[in-house]
Amino acid sequence: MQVSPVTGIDRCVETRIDEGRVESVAASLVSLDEAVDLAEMFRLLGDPTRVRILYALLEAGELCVCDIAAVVDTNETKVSQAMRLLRSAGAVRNRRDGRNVFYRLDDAHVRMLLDLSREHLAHTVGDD
Amino acid sequence: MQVSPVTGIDRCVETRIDEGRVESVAASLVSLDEAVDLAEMFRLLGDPTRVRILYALLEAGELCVCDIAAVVDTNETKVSQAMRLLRSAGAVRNRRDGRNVFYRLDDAHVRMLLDLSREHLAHTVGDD
DNA sequence: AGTATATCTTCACGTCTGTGCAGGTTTCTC
DNA sequence: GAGAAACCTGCACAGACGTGAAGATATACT
Repeated sequence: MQVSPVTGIDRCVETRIDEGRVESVAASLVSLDEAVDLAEMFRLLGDPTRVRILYALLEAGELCVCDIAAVVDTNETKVSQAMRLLRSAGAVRNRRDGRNVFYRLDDAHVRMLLDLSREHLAHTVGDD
Repeated sequence: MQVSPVTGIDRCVETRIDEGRVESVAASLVSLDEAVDLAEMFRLLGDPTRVRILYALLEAGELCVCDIAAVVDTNETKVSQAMRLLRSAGAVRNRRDGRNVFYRLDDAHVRMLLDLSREHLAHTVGDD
């Protein structure tokens, strides 16, 4: 990599393919803060267990930890830890009823992403 | 956590809140393989730098590494590594033109997720 | 009060990930 | 061919992450 003698950082020296377009795109680009928030949300969905849990909730509406573990075919510890993450991120909401704690989706954006991605799965033949 | 004396695994012993619904939801749940694929895709978007890069490409259509680094305000190494990940995952496609390598989005699903998420950003006032 | 069930938390461990640095490759220009 | 520019790769390392074990808490039932 080449370090610019001008700026001192490893970036193309000063030639831009299209300086105007670079500025234009940079101006309309999502801010770093927005990107961090978005990435955080996508990261929630970046784990198979969490994805399945969320799809189970999308389908069932509301499920207790016990049943989530059964549906997703995993243990309660995994579910509990996943729920803590999802809860603190605002993706799900919980409600206690006796010994059971019921979870449900609580984020329209997450719900939308799941919904559309499931459709995408259905339309995908087998190419990946 | 309580280990079931029957099954030996740490799961609610045998009482289900609703056995029928559990089976029903489990039957229509995305498979583990599908969940792994989906999670892998979401994981691509689970990093602020990659998110911004992808949005830059969504906006610009095509950009060289040099300009991507300028737009996203980062160094070429980061961009290169990010592009390798995105490329091997099939999210972007590259084209060489002289000294420059141009990248563009190459995945309809990713494009859709980005598009809808940007709309979501626009509609979000400030609550997160 | 005592026990069992459901859920949560803490801790520790192995692995994955993002990052910077240094060097390598390809292409263009002189 | 020499040098510069754009891009890529390998390495090392700190930090984050997913996981399981063990114990704690909360609620129900007798």
